[in-house]
Amino acid sequence: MYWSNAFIPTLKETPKDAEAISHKLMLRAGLVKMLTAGVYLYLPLGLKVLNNIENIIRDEMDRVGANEVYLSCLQPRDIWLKSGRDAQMQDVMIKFTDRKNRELCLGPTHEEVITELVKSYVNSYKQLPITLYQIQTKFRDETRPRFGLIRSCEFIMKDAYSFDKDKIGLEKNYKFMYEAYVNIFKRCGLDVKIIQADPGVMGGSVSHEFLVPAESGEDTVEGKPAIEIAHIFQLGIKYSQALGANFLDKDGKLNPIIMGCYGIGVSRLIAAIIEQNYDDKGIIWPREVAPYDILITAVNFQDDVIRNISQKVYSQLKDSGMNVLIDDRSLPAGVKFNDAELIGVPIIIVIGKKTIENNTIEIKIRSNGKKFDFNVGAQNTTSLLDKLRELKCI
RNA sequence: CGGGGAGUAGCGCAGCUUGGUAGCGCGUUUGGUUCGGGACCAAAAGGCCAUGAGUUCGAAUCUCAUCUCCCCGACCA
Repeated sequence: MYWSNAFIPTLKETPKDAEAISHKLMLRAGLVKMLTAGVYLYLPLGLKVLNNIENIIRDEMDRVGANEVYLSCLQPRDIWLKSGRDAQMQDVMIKFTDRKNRELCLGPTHEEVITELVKSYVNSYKQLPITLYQIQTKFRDETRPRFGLIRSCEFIMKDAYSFDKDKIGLEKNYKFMYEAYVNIFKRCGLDVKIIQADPGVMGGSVSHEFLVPAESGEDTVEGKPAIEIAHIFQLGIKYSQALGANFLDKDGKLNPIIMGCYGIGVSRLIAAIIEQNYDDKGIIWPREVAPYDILITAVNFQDDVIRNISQKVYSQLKDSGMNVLIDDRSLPAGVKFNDAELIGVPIIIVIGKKTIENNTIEIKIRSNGKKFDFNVGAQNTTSLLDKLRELKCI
């Protein structure tokens, strides 16, 4: 992608509405835009990061045999009355009626819907276990949305649900999911603390919370504020019993399906990753979630030599499968360097004066600021790709 | 929902105490010089001063009400 064609509206100054560091950087780097309190629009860079996170999640879910589904945002109120959570959830639920006077809500969570779904297809122990998950928008009428994506009224969650015929099966699935979560957060570049938690309104017995220590956190671990990015629960039979999701066991007896549920705050993860990966210049994306693998900063793109080499390096990297952004804008070098550091692409390749003088391009590592010169002359037999591999940046 | 702060150009802000019809920096447009860390010169565009009702000859400025945003608390799968 050529930056001159890209929609990356970076800001020099921090909008005054932002307080949390992740919020400030998300606005300045042009990741998101606030529409109204607690409601955000994802701009191209933010969406790319979101998609990368989602794909890491899909990959790890697939590894533990979870099936992706896509349930609805719109839900009928009556399933909430049946589960008994209508009263408990009514403050956060966004409710309304349609023109036929049907009572609906925008789903704040999906235990009820998924239980109805599984109930309608599963009736034998032979169909169990099964695990389903979705990446879906949730709606909650928060009293005080805050800190950008950390607490918003419309947010993206990955919610998984396991269905088992016995407790041993549940424990096994719970363990798989727990390990999948550890992998997901590691790949997202996060340092996570896991604690035993109170199941609260979700019900069930065993529960763990995944917390990311950060200044803008609302929870606490070991005294330090932290952001809750995930919560998993061994639900048991709370929902299956309330909604009548039963199966016939080997002896022909009817039993409620044993459930677990596993949530990750996907949009909140973007904020959490930034909270743990930034410096005074901007964001430092961990490799797997970065919106681009490499940014080519062409200082003075109007210069023929610089432009030719920049375009050559660009197509070479693109052809080898790299996701590359090239800064071809006619702006002072300082602006381009600052933008490069602000948006946090892991590798910055600078092509400029030195390229003309010494036939070298500069490879800068965003995370540690280290710089390496690379000769682009015909006599150099090492490819740029090999050099990047040698530097362990791809 | 309680307490505090704030709404003036795209962004950041000044002006308000002591009313006289709006200004600065950045950004934007045009032309030129620049080109390795937010560069310079010249010209220009852009505002119902959040909204409504008062007070006054006259309101961004004073009064009252409303809306919105931010922070602290309460609440929070």
